[in-house]
Amino acid sequence: MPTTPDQKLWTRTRQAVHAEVARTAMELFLSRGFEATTIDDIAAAAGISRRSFFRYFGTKEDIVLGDLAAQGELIRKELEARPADEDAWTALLNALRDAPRLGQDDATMLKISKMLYETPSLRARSIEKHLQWQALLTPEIRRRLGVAPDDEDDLRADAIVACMLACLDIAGEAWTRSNGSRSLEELVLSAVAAVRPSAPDPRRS
Amino acid sequence: MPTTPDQKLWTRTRQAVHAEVARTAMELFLSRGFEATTIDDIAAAAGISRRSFFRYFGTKEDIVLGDLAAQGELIRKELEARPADEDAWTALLNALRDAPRLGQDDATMLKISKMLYETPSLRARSIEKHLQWQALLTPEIRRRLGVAPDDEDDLRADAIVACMLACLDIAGEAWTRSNGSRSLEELVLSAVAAVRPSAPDPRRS
DNA sequence: TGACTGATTGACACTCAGTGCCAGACAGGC
DNA sequence: GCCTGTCTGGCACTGAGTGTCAATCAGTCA
Repeated sequence: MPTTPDQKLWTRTRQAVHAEVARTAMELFLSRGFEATTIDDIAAAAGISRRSFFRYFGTKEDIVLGDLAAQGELIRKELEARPADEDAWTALLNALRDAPRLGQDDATMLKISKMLYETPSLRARSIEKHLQWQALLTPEIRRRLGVAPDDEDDLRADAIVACMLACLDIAGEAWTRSNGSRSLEELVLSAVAAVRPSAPDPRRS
Repeated sequence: MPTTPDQKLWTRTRQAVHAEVARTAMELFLSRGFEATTIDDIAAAAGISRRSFFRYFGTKEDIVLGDLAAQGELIRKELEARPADEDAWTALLNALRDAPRLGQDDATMLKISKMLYETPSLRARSIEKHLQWQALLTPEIRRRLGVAPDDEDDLRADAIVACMLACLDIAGEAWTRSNGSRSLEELVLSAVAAVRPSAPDPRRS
């Protein structure tokens, strides 16, 4: 019956509780707001003790943003798998486009996204996660550009990754402002087009 | 005797106390670390009550980053004053270069900078400030590009400003890693060069 | 000089996030 | 049945940040 076959019972129950707490908490957040929901509320609703909550989530923000860390890893994997003849920008764009999405359907994502832009502490944490993505993706872009991993003087890879993520960010913000009516991918492309050096023979794939 | 001529005594003492508390707090931060310094420590060292501290600074982070908000306004002013025939990138670069610096000498700035990159809560707040800069500078770049201020569809200005600030950020990080040995301006230029679309006849001024 | 106004102050109590510690419950291997 | 390692709830604690209130003090007007 278990989705993930034979694992220690501990591991399975732990994952189940984790998911259940996250689900309960997100319901509370979306109904009464992130800041108005206390950890005690969540723990009570999920039927665990306050102390145990902190054994599953380091902070309240992690409930909302926990997936982002994993998502970064998925993007890195996707980026590594891009063909070697794609330039840095194209590879990044394709990796972002093709990386499997974690999380909910679009309608829920929009609600979460709105909450994120309205809540300073969430916004701050989400940008911290973007910094983690940057640290994750930069080595791969360095490799692609033929820059040594420890070359402190060459900022080209860092700049490209940072700008790509900045474009992703403003595109996400625009997507949220448009209530999800516009295509995120097109928004990202239009943002990148404004800064990307005249594309050197881009592959259309 | 007062530096700022005739103002209400209240205003003058308030500014004096503000500056004194900030100075005292920065000393504590630099000697024993940001997180290891509590608000009670600061209040005690500055000779005011804990409650009064929060009447001068909303958060502990504001002591370190309070200047950044004002700095953003200075950059915006500088940007507005750039000649109309400079393209967006050049105008931004020159505004960042010429805006008057608030804050300490380079050695202290380096210490603060190191502390900033080592302390997650400070890092998060500083990026929030960068977002404020972005909101501040984008309208001016929109104007320069001839984009209507309320045009939600055109992300070009947003993208350029966001990428410029991203470049400033990674340059600042590289500057800090190099212990201030490299020129921040050159680092910014080299980062921007990696992403800026082939400069349309850049003015060298 | 004295009364009034308004901003500032310290003290106290409070909420909430997050951590350390400890004793008990419980699954799994022997 | 015993031992081991993990998870759990409860309790106490720190530290940030807020609301409230009475006392203080600069500035003003009479």
